Amino acid sequence: MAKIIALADCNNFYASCERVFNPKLKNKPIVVLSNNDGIIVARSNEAKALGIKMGSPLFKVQDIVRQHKVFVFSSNYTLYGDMSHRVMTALEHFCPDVEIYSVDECFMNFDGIESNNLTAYCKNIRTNIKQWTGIPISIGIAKTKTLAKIANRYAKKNPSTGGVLNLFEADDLDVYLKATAVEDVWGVGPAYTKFLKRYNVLTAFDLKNANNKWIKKRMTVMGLRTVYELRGTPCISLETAPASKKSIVSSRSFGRSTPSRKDVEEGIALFTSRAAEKMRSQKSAAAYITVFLRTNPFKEVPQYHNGCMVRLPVPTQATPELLKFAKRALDQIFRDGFLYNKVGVMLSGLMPERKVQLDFFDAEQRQRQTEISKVVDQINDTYGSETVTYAASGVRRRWAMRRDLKSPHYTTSWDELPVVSAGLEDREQSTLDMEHLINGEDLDVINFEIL
DNA sequence: TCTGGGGTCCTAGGACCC
DNA sequence: TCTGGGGTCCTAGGACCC
Repeated sequence: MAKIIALADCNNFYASCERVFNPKLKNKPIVVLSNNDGIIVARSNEAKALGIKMGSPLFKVQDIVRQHKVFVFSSNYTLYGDMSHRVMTALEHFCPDVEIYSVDECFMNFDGIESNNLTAYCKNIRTNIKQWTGIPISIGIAKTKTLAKIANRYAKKNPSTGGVLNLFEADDLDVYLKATAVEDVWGVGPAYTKFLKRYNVLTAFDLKNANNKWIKKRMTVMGLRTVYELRGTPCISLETAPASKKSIVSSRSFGRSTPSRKDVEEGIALFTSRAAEKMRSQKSAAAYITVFLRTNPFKEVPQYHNGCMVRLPVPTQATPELLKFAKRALDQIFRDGFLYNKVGVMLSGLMPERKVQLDFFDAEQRQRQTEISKVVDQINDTYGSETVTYAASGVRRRWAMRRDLKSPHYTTSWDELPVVSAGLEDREQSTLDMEHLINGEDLDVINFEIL
């Protein structure tokens, strides 16, 4: 029997998160920016309708922003992470067998869900998630992940669906495939779109009917998998147990470009310790460390992009040792006379810490360094990140992010919790709104002020 | 003035071995 | 003059995802 796969996807996730705690934003255009307030990474429907494109730098749409009073936010990843966790936990209540695919999406295995009307079941999920978390979601149901993506996309774009589209055993599946442009198929990016269009493969339906051999030759087995999935044969399985990462990157653009070796060294040291911390939290050790740096490709300045990978003598988890090799790698590639805009560190060849072969002679010191690193992790976990840092990462924070427009940490900081307004003049309204909340009618109308 | 960050998988080709 | 063939491992680069 065919599997029943659903994809639940939060609508305009970051923008919706901002809206949950600020009802004034209802029906207003909102955009959320990347690190350093650089590019637009999320838009509310109203902002999309104004023609603001994903990925466009803020300064390029400044006119539209001013003219239409678009609300602009720096990214507040702490808030989004917490909201994501709330949504996922709520979804697990309806379907225990889930794969959290990204911060705002999850695949669900509906096998064994007792329901003779999946569409109604999903509409109910949707209502509940909105009520419990304030986040609107859409749900697509199909036989494969790729088709569930298509169903979800259609549901999101067409309000008449009520936010849910069931394409599992749908007689008119091809109608939806014909209505889906090939570039909107999961797994088809810009390069393949260009190629496919050249051969008049324009829609998901065309791709579904393409020749297997041709697809495999030109788009590798990955492309062929996509084609099978469009035909309803599952090739991409549900991964309900989160796999540990095979590589970990920490990198950042400088708020302002710098020619200074010291700045670059400190950045590298900071990113090395951050990456190492992530790595230890998944109990892995790294076999390689890569350091990379680059100038600003958008500026007309002398360009220099380079990276250097170093194989570690023994896979390690110890930050001091990683710092030493990061420095060594940087020495290989650093050149004076360039304005550096971005630097980063990648740890790769990750393996479970238990598998590491210890070198007899230096095992003791490495062991000690690892233990010290883990103690530092614990302190930072308890007292806040970067309570204890390594001297090599400096204290000047030249690379500190610009986030001038950040919203409060509504859900994760006691000092920034929203406060329900209890002023006399508002009391009647507040009470009314609290009843709405309790009845689950509409979270957005709660009338509170941020103090 | 201002253009993100963090991942995965596949393949071709070179190095190396027998 | 004639210059194998098969296997494995590694890496760089290209494609994709959010």
